[in-house]
Amino acid sequence: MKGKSANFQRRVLAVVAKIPRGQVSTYKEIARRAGNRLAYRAVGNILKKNHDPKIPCHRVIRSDGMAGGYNRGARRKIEILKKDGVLLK
DNA sequence: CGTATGACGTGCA
DNA sequence: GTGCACGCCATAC
Repeated sequence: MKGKSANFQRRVLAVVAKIPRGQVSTYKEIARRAGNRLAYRAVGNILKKNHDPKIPCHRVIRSDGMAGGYNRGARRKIEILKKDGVLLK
């Protein structure tokens, strides 16, 4: 079995990539879908290091309704979500 | 392996 | 309702 530890990261990216446009998900939700619902911390960390433009990481927000952070600037993230019709706090 | 980091979440004052 | 401290997990070094 070659299953590497980074399997979680790959899973997270896959889940995020499946988020439909105009819709958002939370870090906790992503972590849950990725297999580890307690790894919501790692989810943010993984997305932070992820530089793949195919991953709409800007669609991942916090559970309290806030946009959270973004590699290109939280400001940008909020703008994108707003453009997608997603209202935040 | 141990330490440090972080785009978080929840609980409590 | 607001603010702060602790916990929690995966990655990086």
